[in-house]
Amino acid sequence: MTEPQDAGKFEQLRTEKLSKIKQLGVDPYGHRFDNVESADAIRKKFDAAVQPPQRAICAGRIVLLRDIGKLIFITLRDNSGTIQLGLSKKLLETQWEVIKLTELGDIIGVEGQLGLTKTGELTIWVEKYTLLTKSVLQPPEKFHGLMDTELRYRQRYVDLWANPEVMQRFKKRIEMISTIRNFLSERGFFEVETPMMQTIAGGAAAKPFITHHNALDIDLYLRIAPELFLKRLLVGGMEKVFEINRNFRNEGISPRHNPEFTMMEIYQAYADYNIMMELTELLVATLIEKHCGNMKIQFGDYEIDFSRPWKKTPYSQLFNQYCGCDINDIAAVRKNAKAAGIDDAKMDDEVVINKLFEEKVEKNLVNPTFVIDYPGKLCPLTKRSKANPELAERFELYIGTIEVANAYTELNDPAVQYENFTSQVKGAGEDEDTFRSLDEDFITALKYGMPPAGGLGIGIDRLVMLLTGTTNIRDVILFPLLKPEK
RNA sequence: GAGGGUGUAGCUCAGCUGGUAGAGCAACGCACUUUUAAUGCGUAGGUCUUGGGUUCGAAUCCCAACACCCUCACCA
Repeated sequence: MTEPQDAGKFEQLRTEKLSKIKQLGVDPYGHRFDNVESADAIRKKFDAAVQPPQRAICAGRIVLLRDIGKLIFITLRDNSGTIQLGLSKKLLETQWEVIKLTELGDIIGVEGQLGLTKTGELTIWVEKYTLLTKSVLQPPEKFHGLMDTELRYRQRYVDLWANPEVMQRFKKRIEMISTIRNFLSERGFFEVETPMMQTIAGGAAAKPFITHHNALDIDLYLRIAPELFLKRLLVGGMEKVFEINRNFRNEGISPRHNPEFTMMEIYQAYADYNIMMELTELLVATLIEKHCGNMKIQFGDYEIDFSRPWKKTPYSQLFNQYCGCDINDIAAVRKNAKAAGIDDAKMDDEVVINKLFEEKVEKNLVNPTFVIDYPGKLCPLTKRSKANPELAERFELYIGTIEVANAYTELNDPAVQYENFTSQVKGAGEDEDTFRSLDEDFITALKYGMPPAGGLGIGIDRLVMLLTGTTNIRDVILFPLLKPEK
């Protein structure tokens, strides 16, 4: 940002005004301002019939200013919306000099009578005027707001007040997360916090960030998933737990990927993936009901219909339907994979199958679809199906072609888990960047005994994207990661 | 990491096949006590992202760097 010594011309002009305000004995950076009512609350309480006229106290930022000489109209924005102020020289004679020095972007507090203008606009006819904060930088253009994507992300503090729809979207995110917490709390789930800094980054196959603890002189990993710690809590006797917090993955950035993202994981003892499916559907339906008001949401080119019940389709059925071959006919699968441009030479059968699935099937899953019963070998932390041991009791929920939730009946056999881990660790050579290691203490925990359980993970950012019709993850994260300037 | 696009005044944007920089808003000055993106008149505002090159001449053409956006890859 511009430093005071080489301040831009606009900043200089504003700073001069600031000095004049000081010379008039007014503090341009005010103090506490009590009994503030929100613009929205003032609108709601207003009744033109009441005599004497109602009064109101309001504070906020000046976003529009119409100076008509001895009368100034200001549009003031606070967290709830906007309200018009009328400042007349007659009512504010003693403060008029200071008032004439305030401008767009300043933060002020006012008190006065409520009334309507002759065009019917609710207006606070200001009698007491308090400058709360002088702004010494030019605000963005009043009509278009701040459009430059880079500036919007780098200076979100401007984006938030210059573009009301941005504030609206983030408020929606905040409210949705609050609804999720209440929903789970009502059902007896404990919210817990598990380590973000881990000595072994487990619970997923992803590239971690590495950091260093000086006093202990050890490397630590920022977590890629909380899963293994939450399951330790099941061992400890917490039967229903969840965590909403950040995961970190040292991978590519895209409209659907930010290096740090908010993950929710839920674990319920004595449950299975069917129970997690019901929970997922009910939770998302609750969010839509409370915050969207319509079961149909436009997301990019898709119109998503969230009407219940949602489809539940086995993985193999979708595979056969869209991949042009039977999932069990490996020769045909490999042939179709090659045709789709997948280099299958070094891959196991299951990996080829999954690549082809991602390539051919995902783009068809627009309305909410639970893809159920995954090939067992793709799921090292999942319990196999009783009916068919080749399959894992796992589902992924797809909405608008993107994966929103991943859940399974948790594997609680320490011997099988150990075997899955060791074969996974062996495969590490194929992709050296991807972190795989054996969490021995987790195996120890399983040996003490973890109750059978259902587990569920939901990417909160992506869920918010879908429910707010936002196609770029950066528009639902307040401060997305950008490269530093220069 | 690969490919494509963008970068011009504080902000939002024009600027044609190369001829020396434009508008609206904001700012500054004047007028105005019921405006709604207030209005009218006037003024000022630029290392055209950065660095090279081609050319008599570059915002414009070429090369490179930087940042952002999009697509793909890794992944959620």
